[in-house]
Amino acid sequence: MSERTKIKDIARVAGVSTATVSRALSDSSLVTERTREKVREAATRLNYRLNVRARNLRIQKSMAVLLVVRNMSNPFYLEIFKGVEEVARAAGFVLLMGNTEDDHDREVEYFDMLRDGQADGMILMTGNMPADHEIVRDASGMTPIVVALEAIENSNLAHVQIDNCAAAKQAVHHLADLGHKRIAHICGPLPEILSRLRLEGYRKAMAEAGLDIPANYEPVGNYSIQSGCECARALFDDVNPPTALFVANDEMAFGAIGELRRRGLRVPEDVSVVGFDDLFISQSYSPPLTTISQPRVEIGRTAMTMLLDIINARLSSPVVTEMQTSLIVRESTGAADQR
Amino acid sequence: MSERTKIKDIARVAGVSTATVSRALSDSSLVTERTREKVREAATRLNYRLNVRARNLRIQKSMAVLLVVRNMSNPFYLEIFKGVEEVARAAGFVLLMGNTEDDHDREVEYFDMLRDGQADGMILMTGNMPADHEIVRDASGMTPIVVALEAIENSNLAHVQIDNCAAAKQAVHHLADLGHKRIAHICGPLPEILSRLRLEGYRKAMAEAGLDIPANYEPVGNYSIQSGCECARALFDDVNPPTALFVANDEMAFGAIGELRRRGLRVPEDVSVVGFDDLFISQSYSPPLTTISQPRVEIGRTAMTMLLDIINARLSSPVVTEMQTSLIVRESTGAADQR
DNA sequence: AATTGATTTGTAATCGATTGCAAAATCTCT
DNA sequence: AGAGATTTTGCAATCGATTACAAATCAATT
Repeated sequence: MSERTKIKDIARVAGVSTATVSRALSDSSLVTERTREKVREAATRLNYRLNVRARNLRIQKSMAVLLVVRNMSNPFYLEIFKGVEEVARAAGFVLLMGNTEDDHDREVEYFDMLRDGQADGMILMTGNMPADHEIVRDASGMTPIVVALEAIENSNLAHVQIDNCAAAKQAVHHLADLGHKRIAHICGPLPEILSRLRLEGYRKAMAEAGLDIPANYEPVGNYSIQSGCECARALFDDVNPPTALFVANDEMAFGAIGELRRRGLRVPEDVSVVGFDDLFISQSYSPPLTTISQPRVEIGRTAMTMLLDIINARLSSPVVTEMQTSLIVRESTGAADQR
Repeated sequence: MSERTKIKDIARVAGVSTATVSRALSDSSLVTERTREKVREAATRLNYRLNVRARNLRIQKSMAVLLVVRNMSNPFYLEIFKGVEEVARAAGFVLLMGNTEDDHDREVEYFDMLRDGQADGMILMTGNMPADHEIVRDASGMTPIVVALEAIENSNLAHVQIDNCAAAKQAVHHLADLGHKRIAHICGPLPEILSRLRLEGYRKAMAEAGLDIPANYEPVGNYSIQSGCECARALFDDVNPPTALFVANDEMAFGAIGELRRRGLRVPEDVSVVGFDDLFISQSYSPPLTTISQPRVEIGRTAMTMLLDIINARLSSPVVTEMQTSLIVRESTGAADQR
């Protein structure tokens, strides 16, 4: 490994001071075109490369943002990653992955990294914050944190979100419009605000459609395929099974459909199913899944853009951005059997 | 924002020099238990936090590894990420995401980051390297790069891989054993070594089973759902359609199954399908997909462990590790129709 | 030619740690 | 008690950039 060229070497070769080199290379207007050229020439000749570590120490930035999720292997995040990555790299930021596994200590760790300057900002997708952390205590709209996907209550942090309640209502109305009367909802875990909002949308839509919600029609899962399976089992083992399901995410919907299949029930002939998320696979599932689509790449882009605005103190933008969802009708829903 | 405490402040408070503070905090054996205690106490009292940037500059490390993929939103990577993350964080390394989109310039960018010390190592999952990059030119088994998933030819870099050819053979033999004679293979893009190996396995197995491969039985896709669809269309539009498909990855298999469904062909009654990868969704697809499973989390762990070995110059480990795959038989394959 | 003002460059401090080397303190042994 | 060996500590350089401030250069004006 050959010796790294540093700014000092260029200074010597170009016959100027290190200050001038630094300025020339960063296109400062303080230096003449002639010197700038001389320095540039020396730099390329010596094959100079900036030492990012040194620079970051001096300018007190790290040019990195933390992307914190609760479970790295959830496919839902993928396209958000992509949107974030796109904007981040365009702005010269690198992406640090954070994975909390819903563990409080890990959450603290990432907040520590932010406080300690290992990252200049954070995109938080865990729906959770260590309430006792100093960053959280004096958080404001100027704190370089953007909460995406999952709202965090009682915080005035910047948010990018969708209207979960309205989207859920739309899904349920779609089923009601198809003539379904017995519509059940497979919930996400209830402490989470996300799940609560979708549940709320379900209830509102049912009320608006003048439909009852039997006691057992709101089984609670945890967003996993497995739990979708179990919730469906509970629903269809009981008396008075539904003819339609609104499921809080696509993965549980897949689980539910699998369970229905095992019981010899056809989708959509016997039971209609609507999911939520529109995973990459949902359109080619069999049957292709009717679901709520979120503009995930766009959510990622927006979140990162907002974060940059905060970091660069361009405060113009609003602190909360709401993204549009849409109901994608595919083949997993059909008219209710008119018996 | 309060002033950050630095090592100097602790030194003052504890009445020692900065050198001693540094040593005490890093548990150097050079300092007495008494002083160490004094320093520790001052540090917690002042709420001291190490400035990682400064430290990294001084020790010439960045405690970061680059995870480079060709397409960030490919769900296949997810569990590998997880395995890598697990080992990396345990060793105190952070994960930098790199996304090349198969763009040469971007690949160069990440190799630059490695050379410039923005990362101490790299896990490469693109199957590609910028051949003209200085790091590549003098790469050896000691270069802190571990190639995972996709082999790179003519390089003596460390690899973690599976035996694609053998796994493909196993898949095809499974179909042959079920009595299928007309078995087609939907390939991945052929410049890639991965695709070529799986194709080779298919051909070998067909030869071993004494089966012919008609001219049109090796359509080429690009690993996307869409292309699986198209390949299936081509196969079944033609005369002499197959009764079984070995598809080079699960996503294309989903696409193919979707297309079969649209044509009124049932899986597995009319056509058997075997995939490759065992995505999280494959087990609950309808029908649950027979496929080759790779130990993805384990691949990630192994890759990161090897990388750490290289970084820490613990050269003991072998440069190439081969991981075991297994055929998971589910419901997308069945006995051939005996007509 | 001298003065003033505007540009351009250089000197040296700084970011906040780590560490080689020398000095000081402690311990061992006669 | 004193010499020598050993253990602890401190001084100051270093990592490689950026930047405040001072100095030098240049241009314009009288």
